[in-house]
Amino acid sequence: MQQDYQPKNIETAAQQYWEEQQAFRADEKSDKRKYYCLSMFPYPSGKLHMGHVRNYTIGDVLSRFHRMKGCNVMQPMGWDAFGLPAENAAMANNVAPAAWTYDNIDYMRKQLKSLGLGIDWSREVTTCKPDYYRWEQWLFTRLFEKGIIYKKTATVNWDPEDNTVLANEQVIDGRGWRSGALVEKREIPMYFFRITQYAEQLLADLDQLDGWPEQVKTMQRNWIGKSFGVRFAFPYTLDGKTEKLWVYTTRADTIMGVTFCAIAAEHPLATYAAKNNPQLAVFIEECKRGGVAEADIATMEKKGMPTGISVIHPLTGKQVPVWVGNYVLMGYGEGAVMAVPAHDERDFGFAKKYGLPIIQSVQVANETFSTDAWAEWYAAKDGICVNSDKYDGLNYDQAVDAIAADLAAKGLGEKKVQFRLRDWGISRQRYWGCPILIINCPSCGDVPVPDEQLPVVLPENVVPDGAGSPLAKMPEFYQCTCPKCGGPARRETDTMDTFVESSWYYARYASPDCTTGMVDNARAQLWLPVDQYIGGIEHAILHLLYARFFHKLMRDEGLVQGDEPFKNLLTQGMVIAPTFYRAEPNGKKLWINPADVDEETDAKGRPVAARLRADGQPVIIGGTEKMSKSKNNGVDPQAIIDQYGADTARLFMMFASPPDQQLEWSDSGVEGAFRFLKRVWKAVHEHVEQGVVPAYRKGELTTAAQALRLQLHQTIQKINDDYGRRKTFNTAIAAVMELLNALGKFGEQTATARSVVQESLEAITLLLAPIVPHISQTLWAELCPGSDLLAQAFPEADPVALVQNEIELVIQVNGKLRGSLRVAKDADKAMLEQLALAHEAVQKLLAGGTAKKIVVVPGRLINVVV
RNA sequence: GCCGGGAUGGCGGAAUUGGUAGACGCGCUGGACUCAAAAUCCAGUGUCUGUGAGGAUGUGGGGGUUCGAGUCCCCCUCCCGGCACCA
Repeated sequence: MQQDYQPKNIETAAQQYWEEQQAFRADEKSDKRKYYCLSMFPYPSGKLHMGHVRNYTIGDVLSRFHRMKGCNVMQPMGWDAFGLPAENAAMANNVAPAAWTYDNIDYMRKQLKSLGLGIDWSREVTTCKPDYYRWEQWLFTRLFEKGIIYKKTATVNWDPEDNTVLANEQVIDGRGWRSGALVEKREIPMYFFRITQYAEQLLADLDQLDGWPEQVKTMQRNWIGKSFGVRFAFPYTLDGKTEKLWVYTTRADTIMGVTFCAIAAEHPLATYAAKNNPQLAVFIEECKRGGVAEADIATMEKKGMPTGISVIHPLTGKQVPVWVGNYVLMGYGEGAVMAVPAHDERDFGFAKKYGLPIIQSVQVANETFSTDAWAEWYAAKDGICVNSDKYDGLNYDQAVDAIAADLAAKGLGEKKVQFRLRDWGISRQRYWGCPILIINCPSCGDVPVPDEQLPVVLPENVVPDGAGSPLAKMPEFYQCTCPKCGGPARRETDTMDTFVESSWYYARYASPDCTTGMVDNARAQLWLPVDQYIGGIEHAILHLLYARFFHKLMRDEGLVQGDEPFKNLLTQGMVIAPTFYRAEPNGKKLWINPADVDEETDAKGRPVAARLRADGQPVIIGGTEKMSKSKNNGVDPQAIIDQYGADTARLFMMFASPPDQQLEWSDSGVEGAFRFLKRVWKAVHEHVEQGVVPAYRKGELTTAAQALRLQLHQTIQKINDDYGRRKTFNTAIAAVMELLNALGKFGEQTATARSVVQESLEAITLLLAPIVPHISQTLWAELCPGSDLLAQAFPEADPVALVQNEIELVIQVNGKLRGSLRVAKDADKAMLEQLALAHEAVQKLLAGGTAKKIVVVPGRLINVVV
């Protein structure tokens, strides 16, 4: 056996061996329990980043563990290959998005393979290839015919200089990122998925997801936002015609406190009022400035202007002025809201600012209302109505019932369940995406492309220039004939949101080569649902909600079974790293990569200064933040793999923190991981050099050997729980480290002792195998010549080794640790109380008095209260 | 702004069901080996106090429940994720 641990050689050899053996090919004829382990597929941005390494290592650890537990594992991989970065790269480097994407995929596939992931590469999918997206197009036409897809206008960010729609991330401080022009809101026609039709199911089925983190389910519930309220109208007369201004509220009990209404700038009533009101017209134009991101709208200064129009309060008959408010958005709800300044904080601020009346209509016991300042209780639902005529004295439920009934009697409203969730707009005015399957015919309207013309292939030799959609400039793409009437027609040049591709890839993996349908039903039934899904917490709402929605769409098309796609979900935290910078004369910060910096610490190890290695001059230490290009604090995983090997990179990633928390990058932590692997190697080497022996089965053991076996089997038990239930790999690794430390202190050399050492080293190798598969593969072959680790089962604890006759109990006085006792495992309570009272430290603190109470927690402690 | 998380030694983290706070690793200090260094090995390492045994104190801040709180409840601060066209 090699004396030194040389990761490069053993990793290459192990990877070659796995490939020859086709070790990770998912078996569709197996009678073992299936385990479909899926990590979110990467966007092929160029090269792997640490977040990928973390994500895929977690998935691989779970895959390999379940494989060793006897499962038929399927772990696929693919590419979320459409998207904006390819267009940006295309513009920057004058290269076609397709070529750029395919190059990146080739490079990143090589990188993934060098990580030693147990992936079934025969199932690889690439979403930008026609053999993938043609089925998305096929589903699109089905959904269009069903009415699940429809067209309406929606508001987008418009860059007036580049004449293009901007993504929210391309709007920086209200300006276009390339042109610097002030961004405007613009209404354009778009196709939508009617996801709201599934809102009730998406909400209710969350209860099926026992294997999902509670926080993710909570976020989805809040996002869907089911509310019980009242939709009602304020009538008004305009040009002799009676119209209705509809609003929705969850606080109908405060309806008698309405002092004005606020409408969106795009509301027809606002447009009407602006016709003869130039000031208002200017204000409406001003409201159109800025982007559409909700965070910006919610944090901007609330502004308004009266329209001069009044509507009639449906219950009091009083005049209610209508204002245009920049915080009211068209298309969300009714584009109009009733305003009750006394009981809504936003309305309160607005009323104070513009001197509008504030009328209290709800009172909470023992509180005093004042219009001077807002108080939390004003918005509470546990008060009773006041200043509300016939509704005075009613509580929330009673008031809502009575008011809804009165509105209904007048034909002006009714109770309504509403969702915060909005329909999913999927049209993108971009090139690098899946073409939308519609032909716009001047006489037939929107006609879906017939099946026999699928796929509509996106031309791959195009380089976009950032000004509008390239497809709209390509007659060879958009010129076509109407499938219905045969007349000349124009193909839709918008492409689909890339969230669409990532909403069904998990199902395609079951039968990636299927040429007859989106999925092969039988194979989909074999593999779905995904047993374990792993991905970043940043996908907790959108991606996961869309994928759940798609599963239901496909279920309703008869393509898949079951209501939900992902049985268990693990949301991984981000990878963060320190930042360093220098202030440049123009005030900008020049960010410096951590790899180029040397840190200096004081005597206690606190960082005090840092210097750029290249020039030896100081740099400023910034915060520890998410690895990103903009802060230049990314650490290239390839450099770590090249220097220490994939096993060290994997081990460090799993050891540094539990998977669902942030992971802080640390060079010295990587060295520590490498050091541990060297220690494992050395321990096996020393043992093997003296000859391998059969692992311990039976025989008389010394106390020390017995203790070692106890710890060994406790560790095996713990790690089964850590990998299986808890999914905390950091604690599993720590337990193996402790075991190795104990093994190092165990000096016995008898034949029996050596068989216990053999047993321990075999177990350590198997316990670590899911995390560091290459070194484990090699060490196993040394420990058990002629045997293959791939065929080994995961260790199970030996109940005999776990038996303990004596245990240690902690003695507390008033909850404070004062000593400990070794007692027989089955000592009874009276006996334990007696022993505790007799304890020296307890005697001292009792000082001759008696104990008030004695708490005995079996197996743990005795607390004497004095 | 709204929704969801988080905060424990010098650092990453452990404490799984309210029961020994700081496992394990990093860093640091001392020692062994070495001509020397690296590597490796051994020992120590929350803070304050004490010669010592020990004592006090300690989980972002403030309050509460409990025999007992890092863990449960209330209030606050700061940090992170998401907010519908980044993926």
